[in-house]
Amino acid sequence: MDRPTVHDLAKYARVSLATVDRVLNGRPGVREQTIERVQKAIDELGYSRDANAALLARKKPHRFVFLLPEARTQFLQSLIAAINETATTHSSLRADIEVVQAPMRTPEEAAQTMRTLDADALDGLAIMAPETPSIRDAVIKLRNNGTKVVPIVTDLPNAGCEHFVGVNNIAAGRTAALLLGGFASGTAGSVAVIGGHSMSRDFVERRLGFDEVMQQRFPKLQTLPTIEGFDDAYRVEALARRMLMERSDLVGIYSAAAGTSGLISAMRDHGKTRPVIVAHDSTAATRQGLTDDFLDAVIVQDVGHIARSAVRVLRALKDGLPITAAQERIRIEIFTRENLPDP
Amino acid sequence: MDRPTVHDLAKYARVSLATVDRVLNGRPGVREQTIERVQKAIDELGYSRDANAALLARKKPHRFVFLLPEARTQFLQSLIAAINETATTHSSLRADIEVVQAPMRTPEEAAQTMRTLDADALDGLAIMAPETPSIRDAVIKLRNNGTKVVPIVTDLPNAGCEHFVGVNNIAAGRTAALLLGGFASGTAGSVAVIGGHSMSRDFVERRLGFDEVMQQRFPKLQTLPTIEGFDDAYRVEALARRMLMERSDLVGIYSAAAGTSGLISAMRDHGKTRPVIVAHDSTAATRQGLTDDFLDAVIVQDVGHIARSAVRVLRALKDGLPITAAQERIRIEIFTRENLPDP
DNA sequence: GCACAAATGATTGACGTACCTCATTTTCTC
DNA sequence: GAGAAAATGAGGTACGTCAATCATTTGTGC
Repeated sequence: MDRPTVHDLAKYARVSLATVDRVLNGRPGVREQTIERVQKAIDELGYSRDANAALLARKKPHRFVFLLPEARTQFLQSLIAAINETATTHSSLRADIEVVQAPMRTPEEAAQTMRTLDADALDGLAIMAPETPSIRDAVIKLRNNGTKVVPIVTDLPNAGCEHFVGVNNIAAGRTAALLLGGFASGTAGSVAVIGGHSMSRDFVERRLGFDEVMQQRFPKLQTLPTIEGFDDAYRVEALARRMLMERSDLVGIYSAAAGTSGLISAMRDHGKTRPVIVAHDSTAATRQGLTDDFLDAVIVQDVGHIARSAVRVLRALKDGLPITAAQERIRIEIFTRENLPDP
Repeated sequence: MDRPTVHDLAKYARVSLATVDRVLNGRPGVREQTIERVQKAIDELGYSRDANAALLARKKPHRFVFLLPEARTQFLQSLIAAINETATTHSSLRADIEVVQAPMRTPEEAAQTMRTLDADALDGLAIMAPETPSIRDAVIKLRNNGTKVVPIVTDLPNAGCEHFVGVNNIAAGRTAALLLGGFASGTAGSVAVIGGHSMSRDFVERRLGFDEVMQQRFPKLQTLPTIEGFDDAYRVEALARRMLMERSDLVGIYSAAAGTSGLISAMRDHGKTRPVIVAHDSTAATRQGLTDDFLDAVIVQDVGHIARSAVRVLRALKDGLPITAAQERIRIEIFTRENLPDP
């Protein structure tokens, strides 16, 4: 009734331990036919590698890189902090974890950055990057080289990766609409949406979900075209000030990307009753914004969970371990003034 | 720079491996003074046991029991399913996990139930139980016997347990109020609260948080006294029907305990525009209720996370491993018609 | 059937801890 | 200070896998 071991596999497949090892670890020098025999044993005995023993026995630690855009948003900073924390507390995972921030504004920069990663020494890459052809191609190339790749935060659906570590941004946008529309209390008026870059996939998805629910459920509210803040607080602030001046019928603002601190600054000088505001990501600014009643709700993705999940998934992919889908699903949380957690 | 091992400890403390082992595993036959020497080495070298190696080397698996009340609510059933799933997929944790459902209505029953657990063979207990003196005493007794105890779902704050695995129910209640009040769109009227047992700690906490936000933020809404549904769908249905007849000013219902399926049944026959309804826990009934537009929002605690977290925490406590607080925090999720996840 | 390569077998030593036995030293008791 | 008891040391085996070496068998082309 115990878990089968490599010994059981060897016996069942009538090969030696060495051969089982060669098959399991993809080493060369085994006939196709023998591989199949071992594979059959694996399937029929229900063998799965003992992760603990494997970890113990491995000589070289895995080398994982987190590749992040160079922007200095607060979200990125907290994500980096979470990755570093994971790297230290999960030292038992025998993984060397490195954070690389690199320019990825233009496709050329991105491709250049990706080339600097030497694929041979790299076991896994967690990448947060816009979905451009050059990035996609670089990812595919890395994957062909044996490096496991996991998109984090923003998905790269066409790069063929096994798993994405991040929230469902369409659902996040829907939730934002629901909160914003609900809190706007049935009044008619217009709703502004502040985005980052128009090509940023996660923003596009949020907007998609947002519009869907706004149309279906809150037809009295008119959603305005996206204001592009380029994830820059100063720019967002300037745009927000102008908008507050120009539009008197504004009942809601959805800050769907970075730069919410700029929006809050603009609101501080805004005397009248403010519109309902829903924003993203837990940062010092958004938390303070909630406390000071400049924001109504913040939709949060737990950066700690993202970091831990990415490492777990990369390791599982590299070592051929199963992934517990439910555990790796990144959930969104809703923070309000009333339920801000302690830390 | 590598992690220190037991050998390093032995060298540093100038004792033998055997002594280090005795100290680490709490075996008898070591002078107080020597224990301190080893402890000092542990602290100064920053030693922490390699969880993987420990798991590998252990002969007997840990024996963990989940003790749950006997009630047959849908929440309990999904919790049990999640526990069983954890037990099978995490077989590498070498833990024998057993679910025991036992009557715990009265203090006598509860005490009786707790006595049936033989403490010697039990390494850890995850317990979901009301906070009665007899339960608390039984838990303390078990803990003195060396068994690690983790309250799950409902906390037992006076039993001295190191950790609680469950959501912050005050925050959950606050969130419920926020959603309900927000969606009620500024209309005045009364809000009903359906609870389980008045002594159930989690319900009391939810109610506390709920009232707090209702008073502060939605003064136009009048919160009615709790209706006790005793977690029984039929009872809830009957009570709900009567309430819907009697109160014409009802603008919201907060279903804060089990039995929401009864409430939904009552709503199905309720012709007029229905009040805003916020409920708890993802069950077939609540999911269907959302889809069919009988519920506006459901506050969900992920039973899978609870089960996994409880096992991880019990193991960490038993083996003297650190607990990653952020990872073990159980979050609440908000499901609405628009963002129901796939499964 | 020979030479040669490819495939497979046999075996071994880590990895860090648990757990056991037996010998030896230290400490306590009277 | 003798004897008993307690404390400590020394050492080994096991867990399941990785990773390597070297020996042996099998298959292939000629």
